[in-house]
Amino acid sequence: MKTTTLKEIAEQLGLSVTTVSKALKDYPDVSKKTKELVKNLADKLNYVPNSFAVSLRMKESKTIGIIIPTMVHYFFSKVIEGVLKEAEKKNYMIILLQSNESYELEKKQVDLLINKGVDGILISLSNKTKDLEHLKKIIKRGIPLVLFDKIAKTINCSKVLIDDRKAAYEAVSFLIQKGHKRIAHFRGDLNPQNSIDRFLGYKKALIDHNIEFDSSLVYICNNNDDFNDGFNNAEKLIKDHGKNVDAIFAVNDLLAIGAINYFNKKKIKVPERIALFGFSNWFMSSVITPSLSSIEQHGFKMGEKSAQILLNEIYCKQKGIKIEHQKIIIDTELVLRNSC
Amino acid sequence: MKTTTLKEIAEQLGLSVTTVSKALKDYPDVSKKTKELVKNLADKLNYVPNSFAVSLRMKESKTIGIIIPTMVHYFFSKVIEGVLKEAEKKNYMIILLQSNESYELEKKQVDLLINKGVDGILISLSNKTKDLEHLKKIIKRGIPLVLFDKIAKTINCSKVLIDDRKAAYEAVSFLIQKGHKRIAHFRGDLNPQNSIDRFLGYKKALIDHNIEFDSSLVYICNNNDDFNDGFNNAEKLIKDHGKNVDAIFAVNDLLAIGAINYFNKKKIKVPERIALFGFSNWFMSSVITPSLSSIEQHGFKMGEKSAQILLNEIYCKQKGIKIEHQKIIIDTELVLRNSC
DNA sequence: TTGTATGCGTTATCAG
DNA sequence: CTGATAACGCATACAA
Repeated sequence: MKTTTLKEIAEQLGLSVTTVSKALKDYPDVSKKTKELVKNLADKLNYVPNSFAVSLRMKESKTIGIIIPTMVHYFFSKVIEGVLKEAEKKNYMIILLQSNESYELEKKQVDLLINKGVDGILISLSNKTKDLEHLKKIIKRGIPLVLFDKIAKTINCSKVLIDDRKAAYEAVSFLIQKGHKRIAHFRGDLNPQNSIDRFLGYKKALIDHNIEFDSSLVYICNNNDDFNDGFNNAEKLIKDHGKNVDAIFAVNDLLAIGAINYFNKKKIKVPERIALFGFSNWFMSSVITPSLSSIEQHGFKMGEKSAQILLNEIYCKQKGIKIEHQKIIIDTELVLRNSC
Repeated sequence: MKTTTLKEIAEQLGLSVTTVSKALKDYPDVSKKTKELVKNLADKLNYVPNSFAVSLRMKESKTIGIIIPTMVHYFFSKVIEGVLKEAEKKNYMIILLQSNESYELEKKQVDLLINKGVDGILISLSNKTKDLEHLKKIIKRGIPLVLFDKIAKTINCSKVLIDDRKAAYEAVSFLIQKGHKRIAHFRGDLNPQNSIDRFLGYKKALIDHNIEFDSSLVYICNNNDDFNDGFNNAEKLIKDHGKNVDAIFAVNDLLAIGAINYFNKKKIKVPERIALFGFSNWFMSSVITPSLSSIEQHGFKMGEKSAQILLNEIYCKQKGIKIEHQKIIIDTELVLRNSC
């Protein structure tokens, strides 16, 4: 089927392209009769505006790009759902890219999005991202940017995140109140801010409760394979510390679930012998045995909010309204289950 | 930062836009010296072609659209990863849409993609989709379309799927060989083809092994909340049949996991008292207790293959090569664990 | 109320 | 080897 253009409608009706264009957009300076004529024919011919032409002319694509580290991930899937919902409301489409926790890819993808002419960009940084030139480039180009969850403190743009430090602090404090004293931490990579903050929250909770911080209880998990990392480090933990450890605070649920699987296999009782606390509250955590206590991170809401802010900044930019960057903290909650 | 155009480069160099354009594309009829000059300046000015103009001119967007029923879903996430990987190789971007198992939304989203001018479309149909006019519209417009996993038999386009009937047959046969005789089926909605096929595979396995098919053992789960559906129907199943049921073949893992959770709660032993078999092999299934036997559906591969076919059809269309629609069956495998 | 002219940034044809 | 010109489809300032 041929796609129809304004020109064709104009010709068939003996009108000018201008009039047709205006008629379809309900300009006040077109007669009712003409409007009707035009609209009817447009309908009949299944006219749809050519989006490339519109974008070229209007300098906007009604498209936003989003880069996340990994797709197969409960939290990020939820975020995307939130973004999708907001975008749909405002008639925006989203282009999805996955950085695979690679800085190189992330950088390349930023370029792709810029070249594509997206109206705005949403990013959750890869764990490996230290150099931030690609983000600065986005800003220099005047493209609205919102960072969410895995952010870079020094970049001057809006951010949507949680208070990782506080959430970690609360989780670890809870473990302490339950009587645990030798609490290990399965932390993430050394680089990402939220990995750092969760570690700091863990440490502060210990100190505030007069428990000595023991760095030998901290295990770095950055092999990009959280389940097995959790499993293996659980083994290592027991080997290293034997009975001298009674809980684990893991930087994410998958790590904790890996550990639980190790303990189940070795008949090490959870939570009696060793308690666990996760982070992110994956659905999975509610159905395993024992169910895992975790921190609800409200991915959907984070996605919604991020998109809202981005869309608003796009709007402001177009209208020439000054943009005030925001930093939104999404609340977290402890979700207590049977693992502690 | 201002975005630079061919015109600007041309002006600064005292050349024509044409020459600049050609130089950047390494046309043979431009002198080496000019090419160098142009390329250097283009580099310096961070020139990137305006994608809207290119799309308008070339009538292609280097973009494909994908519609899936739900985002937060292990299988579909995997599919998307596969699609993303293939698309990236060929320099295509993907626009993601979620139908939320709603026919209305799916239809609307098809329109959006058409209007957006994507070069091709990938769809896994919603459970509610019966009317197929929107798919026909895509085809009528000459836009390459590939259906995957949840397909419509009667639509004339390429398809990538599994042999649902065979996979179900194998799973149920396995249960029978294990000695189970009263095997319930938690099936999906009545409409989707793969729900039907899995049911038929289940039924055929029973009949082929001389086990009477008992329709009261079939439970329809279509509340769009699989975990709870599984949980609730497990309760119902026990209420209805008491000891007179010894296994469940569920149309997907989440349903089976819901049932397992019910059984765990009620201290009904799995697999001793009742065995379970799932479908799709979600990661979750390997970490729950007891771990769930399931059918590996190779989502990543399905995504890769679907994208390959689509991209190829796009290529053929552009080159005027006749397109031969394909129907690819991706192999499945029984993954045996502790639930049976 | 309608139409003319112009430009958005490319690419392609064809002439010089 | 280079460039003028047209065209892709639309939107808008301005003229009639």
